Amino acid sequence: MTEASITDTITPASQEKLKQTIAAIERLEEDKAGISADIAAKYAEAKAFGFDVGILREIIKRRKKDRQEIEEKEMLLDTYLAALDG
Amino acid sequence: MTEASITDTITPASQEKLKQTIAAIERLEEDKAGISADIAAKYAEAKAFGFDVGILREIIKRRKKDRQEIEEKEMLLDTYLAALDG
Amino acid sequence: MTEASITDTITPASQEKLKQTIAAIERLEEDKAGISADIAAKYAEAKAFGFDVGILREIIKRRKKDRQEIEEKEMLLDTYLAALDG
Amino acid sequence: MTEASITDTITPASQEKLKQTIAAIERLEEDKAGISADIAAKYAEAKAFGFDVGILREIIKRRKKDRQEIEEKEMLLDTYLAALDG
DNA sequence: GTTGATCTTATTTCTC
DNA sequence: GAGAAATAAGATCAAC
Repeated sequence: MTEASITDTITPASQEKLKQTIAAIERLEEDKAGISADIAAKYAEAKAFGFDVGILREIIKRRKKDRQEIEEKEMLLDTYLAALDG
Repeated sequence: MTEASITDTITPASQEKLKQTIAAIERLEEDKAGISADIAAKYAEAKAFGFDVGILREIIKRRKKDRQEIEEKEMLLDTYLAALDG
Repeated sequence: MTEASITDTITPASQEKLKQTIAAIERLEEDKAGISADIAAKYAEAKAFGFDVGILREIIKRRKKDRQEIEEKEMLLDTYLAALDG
Repeated sequence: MTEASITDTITPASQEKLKQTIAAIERLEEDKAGISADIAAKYAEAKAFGFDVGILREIIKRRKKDRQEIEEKEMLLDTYLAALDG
């Protein structure tokens, strides 16, 4: 049971909004792709310098994970405290 | 095998370079995460406006593909033209 | 540039294989759904008993994570050792 | 707030129940992971045989949807029939 | 050229 | 049912 016919007609206003939304997202996607390229360049530079890219990635992954774990511990504590309240 | 033996083989200079590299990449990763958040916010806003996010993603995916195909065709054309020159 | 016409004709043998494959996967998917239902029932039972489901999930998640981290540390060690070799 | 205060309020009986619950759920999760692995193996085998995994997944998805829609229609039919009775 | 790995996207699941 | 979180899937890219 699809809902294909709810709004077969789009108002000019929402059409305009649609265009703007798509344009905005596409711009952001471009920016994101640019940064991804920058990161790739950094890794390439590091590799050229003699670093092991695999280990570099591993280190960065670990550091990120550590940061997340601190946050998670706080959340866990909150969960327990909330359960004690309830 | 101690952990020390891993770092022992790294000179102070390359250690400094390592730190800078990691810092640079982490900064870029942060920027990237920020943009991803912006994109997510745009989709959320569009959803709140009444758009179907799945369709929105589909549209953007297709437009990207179209752009790529146009580029590919231009490259192919260039290849042919170059071949005619050569 | 799609490859729709590579094998428009399917041999009876591979057709049979296709049917068997689909049947096998669908059976496995059913089993999986059944287990998911069992898990949900366990949580419901625990809740009825008076346990906090959120914390229960948190505990199970943690224990799983702990197990994975032990594995990961071993892998990380391997990565470093391999890098020292190379 | 010490950690002890969390467990202090749990009776030995419910502690036992907690252990059993966790053990039961972890066993079920393992089974589930095993089946997921079996499914992945089936897809891998199909791929090795020459099938397109993406299409295979699409077929299975559609068949599942079809089954659900048939059930929905039957439920709807039942609803109507019940309404006629009432 | 095929597997492995990584990163992103999509779908499902759970909670509120 | 809406939003967040977990899981699964797909795409991409490097390495062997």
